[in-house]
Amino acid sequence: MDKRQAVLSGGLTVFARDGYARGSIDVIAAEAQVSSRTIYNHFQDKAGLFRAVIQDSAQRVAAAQLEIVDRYLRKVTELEADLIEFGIAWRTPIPDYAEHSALVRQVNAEAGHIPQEAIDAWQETGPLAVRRALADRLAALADEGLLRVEDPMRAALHFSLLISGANPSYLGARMTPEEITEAVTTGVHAFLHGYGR
Amino acid sequence: MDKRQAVLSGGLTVFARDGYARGSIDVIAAEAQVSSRTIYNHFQDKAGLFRAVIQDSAQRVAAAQLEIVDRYLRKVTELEADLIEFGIAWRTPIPDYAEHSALVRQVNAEAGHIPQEAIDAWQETGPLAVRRALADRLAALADEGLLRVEDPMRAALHFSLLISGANPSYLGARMTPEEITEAVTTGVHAFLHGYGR
DNA sequence: TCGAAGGTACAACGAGCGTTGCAGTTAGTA
DNA sequence: TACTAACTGCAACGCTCGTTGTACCTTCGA
Repeated sequence: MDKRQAVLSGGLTVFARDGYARGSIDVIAAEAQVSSRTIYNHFQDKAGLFRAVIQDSAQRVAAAQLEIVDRYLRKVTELEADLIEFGIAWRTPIPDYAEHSALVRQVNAEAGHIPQEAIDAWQETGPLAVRRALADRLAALADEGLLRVEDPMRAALHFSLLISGANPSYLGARMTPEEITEAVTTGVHAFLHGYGR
Repeated sequence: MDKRQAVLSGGLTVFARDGYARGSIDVIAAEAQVSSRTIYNHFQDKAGLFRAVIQDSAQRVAAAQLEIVDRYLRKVTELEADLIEFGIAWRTPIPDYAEHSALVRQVNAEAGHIPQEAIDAWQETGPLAVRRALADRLAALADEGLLRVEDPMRAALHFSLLISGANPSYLGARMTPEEITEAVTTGVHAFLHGYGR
């Protein structure tokens, strides 16, 4: 019934799959089961719709991830095991997650054609908010003497790279739970102990 | 004088900046100072040109990076310092490097619209070849007792993520040498020692 | 000097797309 | 029931683009 939400959801599907240039308003309208004219009643133009879609997607995924950070890292008893559990929850696809990360790739590619302010806003509500929350938790763990952290934001970046960058994002990137577990386990191990000596 | 090379180079510039869908044959022709008809004399169609462009770019950058791996990691005396020097060389932009990595982002985004065989071939001549070379060197360092490496390919992936993923690839990603040095230093430190205890 | 290979300029086609206007239809509300 | 706000289907516009055909030109070796 809420056409606006349907358009945002259809836009997510189409833009994530086809990108901005390829993704057409008519296809989005069909996907959302909405007249293409309705899209223009809710959004100024294609660029405005795109901005709304990436903002909406970033907002929803960030909220889910913030909740995971809070749930798994509020109280840590067994450091490595808890980090692994957290990493698995982090990486295990929430619904929409595949579409969201495909959309992130589109934004990365399209960055030169998106107004800087829109990118900044997107960064702020999405990746940066999440990274800040993670940095907070890592800093807290450092205060408890469990970690050695000089720059919490950098540590958060390194952590998320190690546990989630470990797949070749090409193709659907559908990993089995076993693959996720293994990637996260080795990632957490590298984060904690490194490869030295 | 070699029109084919000019087309490949112009295609790199345009596809890296505008992506596949936005990048137009006429613009590429203008960029390469070539008639658009000439493009069709050398390449079957737009898709074929794109495949040739990404393959060419991957090949040239991979060659440069293989050389860097060989030059900096053939003989390692001071582990951490040498890894940092290597990382800085690795990250310091070769000419074309900015365009190349923009193109990589385009490929990542466009993956669903590129035939799988083309992606596989690209992976093979580009990222995989480089990662294999790096894995070889890391394994050698492990044999010398300088590193603790169970899975060399994974270690190579982690290393490259830590030293080169450390920037927000949005915008031109023009980092100053100081920023590169700092990102690489902290990345190498994380790779060697981790954040544990 | 001739001839061939490759390059160019130009025009044309057909298709897809963003966007708008308009007239008609639905659904919910006073 | 009557009104209003939102939605739809449809047609149309102007524009861009991939692709091809064709006739002409340049260069260079035989």
